[in-house]
Amino acid sequence: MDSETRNAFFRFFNEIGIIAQLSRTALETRLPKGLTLPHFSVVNHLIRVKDGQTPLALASAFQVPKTTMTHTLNGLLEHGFVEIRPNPDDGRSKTVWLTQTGRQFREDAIRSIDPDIDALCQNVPREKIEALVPALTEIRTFLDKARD
Amino acid sequence: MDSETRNAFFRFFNEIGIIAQLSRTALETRLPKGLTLPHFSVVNHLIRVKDGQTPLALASAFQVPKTTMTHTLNGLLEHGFVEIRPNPDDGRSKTVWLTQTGRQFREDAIRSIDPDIDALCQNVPREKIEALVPALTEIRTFLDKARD
DNA sequence: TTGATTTAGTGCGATTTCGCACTATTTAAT
DNA sequence: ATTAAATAGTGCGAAATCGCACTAAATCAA
Repeated sequence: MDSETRNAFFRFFNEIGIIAQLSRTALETRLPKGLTLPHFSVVNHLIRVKDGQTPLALASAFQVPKTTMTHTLNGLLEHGFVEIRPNPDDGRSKTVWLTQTGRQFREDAIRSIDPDIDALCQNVPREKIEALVPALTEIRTFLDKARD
Repeated sequence: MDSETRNAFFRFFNEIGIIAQLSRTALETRLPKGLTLPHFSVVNHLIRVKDGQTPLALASAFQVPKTTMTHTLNGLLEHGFVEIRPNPDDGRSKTVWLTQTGRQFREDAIRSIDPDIDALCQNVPREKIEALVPALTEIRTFLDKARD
């Protein structure tokens, strides 16, 4: 492996890491204090996909360890954004349901982030962003498979 | 802001976040226990760019708060990977220098990651990666500017 | 059926991240 | 020269992340 190839990959992952960090911070400054990107992401996911999912399904959707998801869900519970009910199909398991408060949180969050997305959109048009996603998905999928 | 545009950006940042997470974990499983991506990144940066930089310069190169960099540098110090000397130009400041042990750590780390990069390279050619970087840099630069 | 194995979720502890407040030093202003 | 403001770095505490070990329930094997 020649060092220029290696550096190309390093540069790529470095940009990825910094964007993840900056975008996370940017979002969190808009959220009510004490709420984080994972809180928002999970609520958003429950709306976009479907609520009633199990904690494990959520953990694997976000590629985090299940202990991390437990922690995030506890935060959402404390804020009254979700309810947790037993899983009728599996006594070991639970299901996660949005409350009205949780839906409202998501509405408010989106409303306060939209201007930032607009600003970004002005500088980097949506088409450019969309053009990147397939390659990113491909890389993510590879990394996910390679994990063992 | 229509919701499809918003979703396009969400999808993008979501992929970014997951790739950051997976690539970090992938790297860290190759590092000696107790060493993390930031440890490796800082040592690598000191070699690629130049050692003798100040902690603040490193913090801003990696876009992390200076307290975070202090913590990372303490870890590197404990492992004997860097030395910290006063900054002759500024009595408040310090400079960070690689030791031979630190350089060796970097050599070993790279040797153990190279196979993973190779595997990735087989699936996603270098050219494809390189093609993404300019757009990512543009986005990173915007996010960095927008931070205030 | 019964016993072994796998799986979902959590408690706990170690580490990372990072905001806030503080000290020491430098720079700027008059 | 003196004083005010800005800057570099750290100590501390709160929260996030996550590995390990555990319980309870489901699945598999014979």
